[in-house]
Amino acid sequence: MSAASQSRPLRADAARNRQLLLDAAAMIFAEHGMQASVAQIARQAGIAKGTVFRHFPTKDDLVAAIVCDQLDYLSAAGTALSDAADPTAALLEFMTSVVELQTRDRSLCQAAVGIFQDNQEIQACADRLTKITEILTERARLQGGIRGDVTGQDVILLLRGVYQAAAPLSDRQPTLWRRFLAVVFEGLRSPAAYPLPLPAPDLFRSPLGDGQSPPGARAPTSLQIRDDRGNSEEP
Amino acid sequence: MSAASQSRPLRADAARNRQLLLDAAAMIFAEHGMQASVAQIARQAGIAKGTVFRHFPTKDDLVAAIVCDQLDYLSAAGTALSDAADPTAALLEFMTSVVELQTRDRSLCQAAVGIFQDNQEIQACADRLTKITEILTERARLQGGIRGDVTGQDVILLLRGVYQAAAPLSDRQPTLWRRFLAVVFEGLRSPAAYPLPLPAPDLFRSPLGDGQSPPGARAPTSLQIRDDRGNSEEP
DNA sequence: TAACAAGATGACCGACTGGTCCGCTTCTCT
DNA sequence: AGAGAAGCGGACCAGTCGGTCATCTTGTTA
Repeated sequence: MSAASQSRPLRADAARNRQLLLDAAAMIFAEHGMQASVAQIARQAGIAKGTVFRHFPTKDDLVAAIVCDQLDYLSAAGTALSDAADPTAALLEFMTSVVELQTRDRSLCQAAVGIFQDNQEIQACADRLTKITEILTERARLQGGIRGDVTGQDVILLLRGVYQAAAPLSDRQPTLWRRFLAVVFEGLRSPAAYPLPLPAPDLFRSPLGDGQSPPGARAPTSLQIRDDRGNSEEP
Repeated sequence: MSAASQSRPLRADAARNRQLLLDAAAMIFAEHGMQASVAQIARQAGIAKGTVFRHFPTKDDLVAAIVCDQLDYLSAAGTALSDAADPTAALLEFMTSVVELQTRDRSLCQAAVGIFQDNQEIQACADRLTKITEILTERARLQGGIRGDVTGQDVILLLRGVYQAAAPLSDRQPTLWRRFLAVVFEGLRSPAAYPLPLPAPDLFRSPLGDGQSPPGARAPTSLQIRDDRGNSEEP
Protein backbone atom coordinates (compact mmCIF):
# COMPACT_ATOMS: atom_id res chain seq x y z
CA MET A 1 0.00 0.00 0.00
CA SER A 2 2.97 2.26 0.50
CA ALA A 3 5.89 1.31 -1.73
CA ALA A 4 3.98 -0.69 -4.31
CA SER A 5 2.87 2.22 -6.49
CA GLN A 6 6.47 3.06 -7.32
CA SER A 7 7.20 3.07 -11.08
CA ARG A 8 5.92 -0.27 -12.40
CA PRO A 9 3.12 -2.43 -11.03
CA LEU A 10 4.38 -5.66 -9.53
CA ARG A 11 4.45 -8.71 -11.69
CA ALA A 12 1.65 -11.14 -10.91
CA ASP A 13 3.78 -13.70 -9.10
CA ALA A 14 5.64 -11.01 -7.23
CA ALA A 15 2.42 -9.46 -5.99
CA ARG A 16 1.13 -12.87 -4.93
CA ASN A 17 4.32 -13.69 -3.06
CA ARG A 18 4.39 -10.32 -1.41
CA GLN A 19 0.93 -10.90 0.00
CA LEU A 20 1.83 -14.41 1.12
CA LEU A 21 4.85 -12.93 2.82
CA LEU A 22 2.92 -10.19 4.59
CA ASP A 23 0.29 -12.63 5.81
CA ALA A 24 2.91 -15.06 7.05
CA ALA A 25 4.91 -12.32 8.73
CA ALA A 26 1.85 -10.95 10.50
CA MET A 27 1.01 -14.41 11.79
CA ILE A 28 4.54 -15.28 12.88
CA PHE A 29 5.22 -11.89 14.46
CA ALA A 30 1.91 -12.05 16.30
CA GLU A 31 2.78 -15.44 17.68
CA HIS A 32 6.48 -15.14 18.42
CA GLY A 33 7.13 -11.42 18.57
CA MET A 34 9.41 -9.58 16.25
CA GLN A 35 12.42 -11.68 17.25
CA ALA A 36 11.08 -14.43 14.98
CA SER A 37 13.61 -15.18 12.26
CA VAL A 38 13.23 -14.26 8.63
CA ALA A 39 13.79 -17.88 7.68
CA GLN A 40 10.83 -18.90 9.81
CA ILE A 41 8.61 -16.37 8.10
CA ALA A 42 9.80 -17.44 4.66
CA ARG A 43 9.09 -21.06 5.52
CA GLN A 44 5.60 -20.15 6.71
CA ALA A 45 4.96 -18.23 3.50
CA GLY A 46 6.31 -21.07 1.39
CA ILE A 47 8.87 -18.90 -0.37
CA ALA A 48 12.65 -18.75 -0.26
CA LYS A 49 14.48 -16.53 2.17
CA GLY A 50 16.13 -14.57 -0.60
CA THR A 51 12.71 -13.57 -1.87
CA VAL A 52 11.92 -11.98 1.46
CA PHE A 53 14.88 -9.68 1.10
CA ARG A 54 13.90 -8.87 -2.44
CA HIS A 55 10.62 -7.45 -1.17
CA PHE A 56 11.99 -5.93 2.02
CA PRO A 57 15.65 -4.91 2.00
CA THR A 58 16.03 -5.52 5.73
CA LYS A 59 14.08 -7.33 8.37
CA ASP A 60 13.25 -4.01 9.97
CA ASP A 61 11.49 -2.93 6.81
CA LEU A 62 9.32 -6.01 7.03
CA VAL A 63 8.57 -5.40 10.67
CA ALA A 64 7.75 -1.80 9.89
CA ALA A 65 5.27 -2.80 7.21
CA ILE A 66 3.40 -5.05 9.62
CA VAL A 67 3.55 -2.75 12.61
CA CYS A 68 2.50 0.31 10.65
CA ASP A 69 -0.56 -1.52 9.44
CA GLN A 70 -1.55 -2.28 13.01
CA LEU A 71 -0.82 1.22 14.26
CA ASP A 72 -2.84 2.71 11.42
CA TYR A 73 -5.66 0.37 12.27
CA LEU A 74 -5.68 1.69 15.80
CA SER A 75 -5.48 5.27 14.59
CA ALA A 76 -8.51 4.64 12.42
CA ALA A 77 -10.37 3.10 15.35
CA GLY A 78 -9.54 6.16 17.40
CA THR A 79 -10.63 8.53 14.68
CA ALA A 80 -13.95 6.74 14.40
CA LEU A 81 -14.52 7.36 18.09
CA SER A 82 -13.38 10.96 18.08
CA ASP A 83 -16.88 12.41 17.81
CA ALA A 84 -18.75 9.89 19.93
CA ALA A 85 -21.55 11.18 22.09
CA ASP A 86 -19.90 10.07 25.32
CA PRO A 87 -16.20 10.99 25.17
CA THR A 88 -15.30 9.10 28.33
CA ALA A 89 -16.91 5.89 27.14
CA ALA A 90 -15.25 6.44 23.77
CA LEU A 91 -11.86 6.75 25.41
CA LEU A 92 -12.40 3.54 27.32
CA GLU A 93 -13.48 1.77 24.19
CA PHE A 94 -10.42 3.03 22.38
CA MET A 95 -8.17 1.91 25.20
CA THR A 96 -9.80 -1.48 25.08
CA SER A 97 -9.08 -1.76 21.37
CA VAL A 98 -5.44 -0.90 21.86
CA VAL A 99 -4.80 -3.45 24.57
CA GLU A 100 -6.81 -6.04 22.71
CA LEU A 101 -4.69 -5.68 19.61
CA GLN A 102 -1.50 -5.77 21.64
CA THR A 103 -2.67 -9.01 23.17
CA ARG A 104 -3.35 -10.47 19.76
CA ASP A 105 -0.08 -9.32 18.28
CA ARG A 106 3.04 -9.56 20.36
CA SER A 107 5.13 -7.56 17.95
CA LEU A 108 2.95 -4.51 18.41
CA CYS A 109 3.61 -4.20 22.10
CA GLN A 110 7.31 -3.87 21.43
CA ALA A 111 6.71 -1.29 18.77
CA ALA A 112 3.94 0.83 20.21
CA VAL A 113 6.19 3.45 21.66
CA GLY A 114 9.76 4.41 21.16
CA ILE A 115 11.26 0.99 20.64
CA PHE A 116 11.66 1.79 16.97
CA GLN A 117 12.59 5.39 17.48
CA ASP A 118 15.06 5.04 14.64
CA ASN A 119 12.48 3.85 12.11
CA GLN A 120 10.95 6.84 10.35
CA GLU A 121 7.96 4.95 8.98
CA ILE A 122 6.94 3.50 12.33
CA GLN A 123 7.55 6.81 14.03
CA ALA A 124 5.12 8.50 11.68
CA CYS A 125 2.43 5.92 12.40
CA ALA A 126 3.09 6.10 16.13
CA ASP A 127 2.85 9.86 16.00
CA ARG A 128 -0.53 9.66 14.33
CA LEU A 129 -1.72 7.23 16.98
CA THR A 130 -0.44 9.48 19.73
CA LYS A 131 -2.21 12.45 18.20
CA ILE A 132 -5.60 10.79 18.01
CA THR A 133 -5.14 9.48 21.53
CA GLU A 134 -4.46 13.01 22.65
CA ILE A 135 -7.70 14.13 21.07
CA LEU A 136 -9.77 11.39 22.66
CA THR A 137 -8.16 12.07 26.01
CA GLU A 138 -8.80 15.77 25.86
CA ARG A 139 -12.46 15.24 25.03
CA ALA A 140 -12.88 12.94 28.02
CA ARG A 141 -10.99 15.41 30.15
CA LEU A 142 -13.19 18.30 29.11
CA GLN A 143 -16.24 16.19 29.80
CA GLY A 144 -14.92 15.62 33.30
CA GLY A 145 -14.82 11.87 32.87
CA ILE A 146 -11.15 11.64 33.66
CA ARG A 147 -8.91 13.75 35.82
CA GLY A 148 -7.57 16.99 34.47
CA ASP A 149 -3.87 16.25 34.68
CA VAL A 150 -3.87 13.21 32.42
CA THR A 151 -2.48 13.51 28.90
CA GLY A 152 -2.83 11.37 25.81
CA GLN A 153 0.74 10.25 26.17
CA ASP A 154 -0.02 9.09 29.68
CA VAL A 155 -2.81 7.02 28.23
CA ILE A 156 -0.79 5.42 25.47
CA LEU A 157 2.08 4.55 27.74
CA LEU A 158 -0.23 3.17 30.40
CA LEU A 159 -1.87 0.95 27.79
CA ARG A 160 1.49 -0.55 27.11
CA GLY A 161 1.76 -1.20 30.82
CA VAL A 162 -1.66 -2.81 31.00
CA TYR A 163 -0.73 -5.25 28.32
CA GLN A 164 2.65 -5.99 29.84
CA ALA A 165 1.15 -6.54 33.26
CA ALA A 166 -1.15 -9.23 31.93
CA ALA A 167 1.33 -10.71 29.46
CA PRO A 168 2.93 -13.28 31.79
CA LEU A 169 -0.41 -14.99 32.22
CA SER A 170 -1.72 -14.46 28.71
CA ASP A 171 -1.69 -18.21 28.10
CA ARG A 172 -3.77 -19.17 31.07
CA GLN A 173 -5.86 -16.03 31.55
CA PRO A 174 -5.99 -14.41 28.15
CA THR A 175 -8.46 -11.73 29.14
CA LEU A 176 -6.79 -10.73 32.38
CA TRP A 177 -5.83 -7.43 30.78
CA ARG A 178 -9.45 -6.34 31.14
CA ARG A 179 -9.04 -6.45 34.89
CA PHE A 180 -5.90 -4.35 34.82
CA LEU A 181 -7.39 -1.96 32.32
CA ALA A 182 -10.23 -1.45 34.76
CA VAL A 183 -7.75 -0.63 37.54
CA VAL A 184 -5.87 1.84 35.41
CA PHE A 185 -9.00 3.47 34.09
CA GLU A 186 -10.23 3.79 37.63
CA GLY A 187 -6.99 5.58 38.40
CA LEU A 188 -7.63 8.02 35.58
CA ARG A 189 -11.17 8.88 36.59
CA SER A 190 -12.31 12.07 38.17
CA PRO A 191 -12.26 13.23 40.81
CA ALA A 192 -8.57 12.94 41.49
CA ALA A 193 -7.81 12.31 45.13
CA TYR A 194 -4.28 13.61 44.69
CA PRO A 195 -2.59 15.34 41.80
CA LEU A 196 -0.21 13.25 39.75
CA PRO A 197 3.47 13.70 40.54
CA LEU A 198 6.01 14.79 37.95
CA PRO A 199 5.39 16.44 34.60
CA ALA A 200 3.58 14.44 31.95
CA PRO A 201 5.55 12.19 29.61
CA ASP A 202 6.76 13.62 26.32
CA LEU A 203 7.43 11.14 23.59
CA PHE A 204 8.62 13.58 20.99
CA ARG A 205 10.37 16.70 22.13
CA SER A 206 12.89 17.03 24.91
CA PRO A 207 15.62 14.89 23.37
CA LEU A 208 17.29 15.23 26.73
CA GLY A 209 17.21 17.36 29.84
CA ASP A 210 13.78 18.95 29.66
CA GLY A 211 13.96 19.46 33.38
CA GLN A 212 12.40 16.15 34.12
CA SER A 213 12.40 16.66 37.87
CA PRO A 214 12.12 20.38 38.52
CA PRO A 215 12.44 21.15 42.22
CA GLY A 216 9.11 21.52 43.90
CA ALA A 217 7.20 19.97 41.04
CA ARG A 218 6.25 17.00 43.14
CA ALA A 219 2.77 17.30 44.47
CA PRO A 220 2.15 17.29 48.18
CA THR A 221 0.09 14.25 48.98
CA SER A 222 -0.71 12.56 52.21
CA LEU A 223 0.44 9.28 50.75
CA GLN A 224 3.55 10.59 49.14
CA ILE A 225 5.27 8.62 46.42
CA ARG A 226 8.59 8.06 48.08
CA ASP A 227 11.35 10.12 46.56
CA ASP A 228 14.51 8.44 47.61
CA ARG A 229 15.82 5.80 49.88
CA GLY A 230 18.98 5.87 51.91
CA ASN A 231 20.58 2.69 50.66
CA SER A 232 23.24 3.07 48.05
CA GLU A 233 24.64 -0.43 48.29
CA GLU A 234 23.29 -3.41 46.44
CA PRO A 235 21.69 -6.26 48.37
CA MET B 1 25.73 -17.34 49.10
CA SER B 2 23.86 -20.37 47.89
CA ALA B 3 26.17 -22.92 46.28
CA ALA B 4 29.42 -21.69 47.80
CA SER B 5 29.22 -23.59 51.05
CA GLN B 6 29.32 -26.90 49.20
CA SER B 7 32.20 -29.18 50.28
CA ARG B 8 35.32 -26.99 50.07
CA PRO B 9 35.66 -23.25 50.44
CA LEU B 10 36.63 -21.56 47.18
CA ARG B 11 40.25 -20.90 46.50
CA ALA B 12 41.25 -17.27 46.94
CA ASP B 13 41.51 -16.40 43.25
CA ALA B 14 38.34 -18.29 42.47
CA ALA B 15 36.41 -16.41 45.12
CA ARG B 16 37.79 -13.14 43.85
CA ASN B 17 36.89 -13.92 40.26
CA ARG B 18 33.47 -15.12 41.25
CA GLN B 19 32.76 -11.81 42.91
CA LEU B 20 34.13 -9.88 39.93
CA LEU B 21 31.87 -11.96 37.73
CA LEU B 22 28.76 -11.38 39.82
CA ASP B 23 29.39 -7.65 39.97
CA ALA B 24 29.98 -7.43 36.26
CA ALA B 25 26.93 -9.54 35.49
CA ALA B 26 24.72 -7.42 37.71
CA MET B 27 25.92 -4.29 35.99
CA ILE B 28 25.64 -5.65 32.47
CA PHE B 29 22.25 -7.27 33.05
CA ALA B 30 20.99 -4.07 34.64
CA GLU B 31 22.06 -2.08 31.64
CA HIS B 32 21.25 -4.39 28.76
CA GLY B 33 18.77 -6.86 30.15
CA MET B 34 19.34 -10.55 30.41
CA GLN B 35 19.91 -10.92 26.68
CA ALA B 36 23.41 -9.55 27.19
CA SER B 37 25.97 -12.11 26.04
CA VAL B 38 28.20 -14.10 28.35
CA ALA B 39 31.23 -12.86 26.45
CA GLN B 40 30.24 -9.29 27.20
CA ILE B 41 29.98 -10.03 30.90
CA ALA B 42 33.31 -11.84 30.93
CA ARG B 43 34.91 -8.89 29.19
CA GLN B 44 33.46 -6.50 31.74
CA ALA B 45 34.71 -8.68 34.59
CA GLY B 46 38.13 -8.96 33.02
CA ILE B 47 38.10 -12.75 33.00
CA ALA B 48 37.88 -15.33 30.23
CA LYS B 49 34.59 -16.71 29.01
CA GLY B 50 35.51 -20.24 30.01
CA THR B 51 35.85 -19.10 33.60
CA VAL B 52 32.29 -17.87 33.58
CA PHE B 53 31.06 -21.33 32.71
CA ARG B 54 33.27 -22.83 35.39
CA HIS B 55 31.39 -20.82 38.02
CA PHE B 56 27.96 -21.11 36.41
CA PRO B 57 27.33 -24.17 34.24
CA THR B 58 24.87 -22.29 32.05
CA LYS B 59 23.97 -18.68 31.43
CA ASP B 60 20.62 -19.29 33.07
CA ASP B 61 22.37 -20.22 36.30
CA LEU B 62 24.20 -16.90 36.23
CA VAL B 63 21.00 -15.01 35.55
CA ALA B 64 19.29 -16.88 38.35
CA ALA B 65 22.01 -15.94 40.83
CA ILE B 66 21.62 -12.25 40.02
CA VAL B 67 17.86 -12.23 39.81
CA CYS B 68 17.33 -14.22 42.99
CA ASP B 69 19.44 -11.74 44.88
CA GLN B 70 17.22 -8.92 43.69
CA LEU B 71 14.00 -10.76 44.37
CA ASP B 72 15.18 -11.67 47.86
CA TYR B 73 16.08 -8.06 48.45
CA LEU B 74 12.53 -7.06 47.59
CA SER B 75 11.09 -9.82 49.76
CA ALA B 76 13.15 -8.53 52.64
CA ALA B 77 11.97 -4.99 52.01
CA GLY B 78 8.40 -6.24 52.03
CA THR B 79 8.89 -8.21 55.20
CA ALA B 80 10.30 -5.14 56.93
CA LEU B 81 7.10 -3.28 56.06
CA SER B 82 4.75 -6.07 57.01
CA ASP B 83 3.97 -4.71 60.46
CA ALA B 84 4.08 -1.01 59.68
CA ALA B 85 1.61 1.20 61.52
CA ASP B 86 -0.09 2.35 58.32
CA PRO B 87 -0.60 -0.70 56.08
CA THR B 88 -1.73 1.35 53.08
CA ALA B 89 1.29 3.62 53.20
CA ALA B 90 3.45 0.55 53.69
CA LEU B 91 1.99 -1.06 50.59
CA LEU B 92 2.67 2.05 48.57
CA GLU B 93 6.20 2.21 49.84
CA PHE B 94 6.72 -1.42 48.96
CA MET B 95 5.32 -0.89 45.49
CA THR B 96 7.65 2.04 45.08
CA SER B 97 10.61 -0.12 46.01
CA VAL B 98 9.66 -2.77 43.50
CA VAL B 99 9.29 -0.42 40.56
CA GLU B 100 12.40 1.45 41.57
CA LEU B 101 14.48 -1.70 41.52
CA GLN B 102 12.98 -2.76 38.21
CA THR B 103 13.97 0.58 36.79
CA ARG B 104 17.50 0.16 38.01
CA ASP B 105 17.81 -3.40 36.79
CA ARG B 106 16.29 -4.30 33.48
CA SER B 107 16.81 -8.01 33.96
CA LEU B 108 14.51 -8.03 36.94
CA CYS B 109 11.49 -6.89 35.01
CA GLN B 110 11.75 -9.89 32.77
CA ALA B 111 12.11 -12.21 35.70
CA ALA B 112 9.66 -10.84 38.20
CA VAL B 113 6.84 -13.03 37.10
CA GLY B 114 6.62 -16.22 35.21
CA ILE B 115 9.21 -15.57 32.54
CA PHE B 116 11.50 -18.06 34.21
CA GLN B 117 8.80 -20.51 35.10
CA ASP B 118 11.22 -23.32 34.29
CA ASN B 119 13.91 -22.15 36.71
CA GLN B 120 13.27 -23.66 40.14
CA GLU B 121 15.53 -21.27 42.01
CA ILE B 122 13.97 -18.13 40.56
CA GLN B 123 10.51 -19.58 41.03
CA ALA B 124 11.16 -20.07 44.72
CA CYS B 125 12.32 -16.47 45.10
CA ALA B 126 9.39 -15.17 43.08
CA ASP B 127 7.00 -17.20 45.19
CA ARG B 128 8.40 -15.67 48.36
CA LEU B 129 7.99 -12.22 46.87
CA THR B 130 4.45 -12.97 45.86
CA LYS B 131 3.64 -14.22 49.32
CA ILE B 132 4.89 -11.14 51.12
CA THR B 133 3.09 -8.97 48.57
CA GLU B 134 -0.08 -10.84 49.36
CA ILE B 135 0.39 -10.12 53.05
CA LEU B 136 0.98 -6.42 52.52
CA THR B 137 -2.00 -6.21 50.22
CA GLU B 138 -4.30 -7.94 52.62
CA ARG B 139 -3.33 -5.62 55.45
CA ALA B 140 -4.04 -2.57 53.31
CA ARG B 141 -7.29 -4.15 52.21
CA LEU B 142 -8.40 -4.85 55.76
CA GLN B 143 -7.51 -1.29 56.70
CA GLY B 144 -9.75 -0.09 53.91
CA GLY B 145 -6.96 1.75 52.16
CA ILE B 146 -7.43 -0.17 48.94
CA ARG B 147 -10.45 -1.73 47.36
CA GLY B 148 -11.57 -5.12 48.59
CA ASP B 149 -11.29 -7.05 45.33
CA VAL B 150 -7.58 -6.49 44.80
CA THR B 151 -5.15 -9.33 45.42
CA GLY B 152 -1.41 -9.43 45.94
CA GLN B 153 -0.97 -10.97 42.55
CA ASP B 154 -2.84 -8.08 41.02
CA VAL B 155 -0.37 -5.80 42.70
CA ILE B 156 2.75 -7.61 41.59
CA LEU B 157 1.59 -7.88 38.01
CA LEU B 158 0.52 -4.25 37.92
CA LEU B 159 3.94 -3.23 39.16
CA ARG B 160 5.44 -4.94 36.18
CA GLY B 161 3.07 -2.90 34.05
CA VAL B 162 4.01 0.34 35.75
CA TYR B 163 7.63 -0.25 34.98
CA GLN B 164 6.96 -1.28 31.41
CA ALA B 165 4.78 1.71 30.80
CA ALA B 166 7.55 4.08 31.77
CA ALA B 167 10.37 2.04 30.23
CA PRO B 168 10.30 3.58 26.74
CA LEU B 169 11.13 6.98 28.20
CA SER B 170 13.44 5.78 30.96
CA ASP B 171 16.37 7.55 29.34
CA ARG B 172 14.80 10.97 29.14
CA GLN B 173 12.38 10.82 32.05
CA PRO B 174 13.87 8.27 34.44
CA THR B 175 11.36 8.91 37.22
CA LEU B 176 8.25 8.86 35.06
CA TRP B 177 7.27 5.59 36.67
CA ARG B 178 6.30 7.54 39.78
CA ARG B 179 3.55 9.19 37.79
CA PHE B 180 2.20 5.91 36.53
CA LEU B 181 2.50 4.29 39.90
CA ALA B 182 0.35 7.11 41.23
CA VAL B 183 -2.28 6.41 38.58
CA VAL B 184 -2.33 2.70 39.32
CA PHE B 185 -2.39 3.20 43.05
CA GLU B 186 -5.26 5.62 42.61
CA GLY B 187 -7.04 2.84 40.75
CA LEU B 188 -6.51 0.49 43.66
CA ARG B 189 -7.82 2.85 46.31
CA SER B 190 -11.07 2.62 48.09
CA PRO B 191 -13.82 3.26 47.51
CA ALA B 192 -14.17 1.33 44.30
CA ALA B 193 -16.51 2.99 41.84
CA TYR B 194 -17.06 -0.28 40.01
CA PRO B 195 -16.05 -3.82 40.88
CA LEU B 196 -13.13 -5.26 38.92
CA PRO B 197 -14.07 -7.53 36.05
CA LEU B 198 -12.85 -11.12 35.80
CA PRO B 199 -11.43 -13.32 38.53
CA ALA B 200 -8.09 -12.33 40.02
CA PRO B 201 -4.87 -13.55 38.42
CA ASP B 202 -3.34 -16.76 39.66
CA LEU B 203 0.37 -17.17 39.09
CA PHE B 204 0.72 -20.62 40.57
CA ARG B 205 -2.18 -22.96 40.37
CA SER B 206 -4.56 -23.42 37.49
CA PRO B 207 -2.09 -24.81 34.96
CA LEU B 208 -4.94 -24.42 32.51
CA GLY B 209 -8.67 -23.99 32.36
CA ASP B 210 -9.48 -22.60 35.78
CA GLY B 211 -12.59 -21.12 34.24
CA GLN B 212 -10.94 -17.91 33.32
CA SER B 213 -14.09 -16.37 31.95
CA PRO B 214 -17.04 -17.93 33.78
CA PRO B 215 -20.32 -16.71 32.34
CA GLY B 216 -21.77 -13.86 34.29
CA ALA B 217 -18.59 -13.18 36.18
CA ARG B 218 -18.17 -9.85 34.51
CA ALA B 219 -19.29 -7.03 36.70
CA PRO B 220 -22.12 -4.80 35.62
CA THR B 221 -20.70 -1.33 35.24
CA SER B 222 -22.01 1.73 33.58
CA LEU B 223 -18.76 2.07 31.69
CA GLN B 224 -18.44 -1.54 30.71
CA ILE B 225 -15.11 -2.93 29.58
CA ARG B 226 -16.03 -3.97 26.10
CA ASP B 227 -16.27 -7.70 25.66
CA ASP B 228 -15.93 -8.25 21.96
CA ARG B 229 -15.92 -6.46 18.71
CA GLY B 230 -17.48 -7.53 15.49
CA ASN B 231 -14.48 -7.39 13.19
CA SER B 232 -12.81 -10.64 12.43
CA GLU B 233 -10.75 -9.42 9.49
CA GLU B 234 -7.34 -7.84 9.80
CA PRO B 235 -6.82 -4.24 8.78
C1' DT C 1 6.53 -17.24 -30.15
C1' DA C 2 10.72 -15.37 -28.91
C1' DA C 3 13.38 -12.29 -26.30
C1' DC C 4 14.13 -10.01 -22.23
C1' DA C 5 13.62 -8.15 -17.91
C1' DA C 6 11.67 -9.06 -13.40
C1' DG C 7 11.51 -12.33 -9.99
C1' DA C 8 12.77 -16.58 -7.33
C1' DT C 9 16.11 -19.48 -5.45
C1' DG C 10 19.12 -21.53 -1.95
C1' DA C 11 23.89 -22.06 -1.23
C1' DC C 12 26.84 -19.15 0.94
C1' DC C 13 28.91 -15.45 4.04
C1' DG C 14 30.42 -13.23 8.25
C1' DA C 15 29.07 -12.12 12.78
C1' DC C 16 27.35 -13.67 16.76
C1' DT C 17 25.55 -16.92 20.32
C1' DG C 18 25.97 -20.42 24.41
C1' DG C 19 28.89 -23.90 25.60
C1' DT C 20 33.26 -27.27 25.62
C1' DC C 21 37.90 -28.72 26.31
C1' DC C 22 42.63 -29.22 27.18
C1' DG C 23 47.07 -27.30 28.16
C1' DC C 24 48.90 -24.04 31.28
C1' DT C 25 49.13 -21.28 35.70
C1' DT C 26 48.52 -20.51 40.48
C1' DC C 27 47.09 -21.43 44.92
C1' DT C 28 47.25 -24.41 49.01
C1' DC C 29 48.80 -27.87 51.95
C1' DT C 30 52.25 -30.81 53.74
C1' DA D 1 59.93 -26.29 48.54
C1' DG D 2 57.47 -29.26 45.95
C1' DA D 3 53.55 -31.93 44.61
C1' DG D 4 48.98 -32.07 43.34
C1' DA D 5 44.70 -30.18 42.85
C1' DA D 6 41.89 -26.29 41.74
C1' DG D 7 41.31 -22.73 38.68
C1' DC D 8 42.10 -20.18 34.37
C1' DG D 9 42.46 -18.95 29.42
C1' DG D 10 41.09 -18.83 24.91
C1' DA D 11 40.90 -21.55 20.81
C1' DC D 12 37.31 -24.07 19.26
C1' DC D 13 32.57 -26.03 18.27
C1' DA D 14 27.88 -26.26 16.49
C1' DG D 15 24.05 -23.58 15.78
C1' DT D 16 21.55 -19.34 14.45
C1' DC D 17 21.09 -14.97 12.71
C1' DG D 18 20.43 -11.23 8.94
C1' DG D 19 21.88 -10.50 4.55
C1' DT D 20 24.12 -11.37 -0.41
C1' DC D 21 24.73 -13.19 -4.97
C1' DA D 22 25.17 -15.87 -9.15
C1' DT D 23 22.13 -18.67 -11.44
C1' DC D 24 17.92 -20.34 -12.92
C1' DT D 25 12.75 -19.60 -13.87
C1' DT D 26 8.75 -17.18 -15.34
C1' DG D 27 5.64 -13.49 -16.58
C1' DT D 28 5.15 -9.91 -19.91
C1' DT D 29 5.32 -7.76 -24.15
C1' DA D 30 6.56 -6.89 -29.01
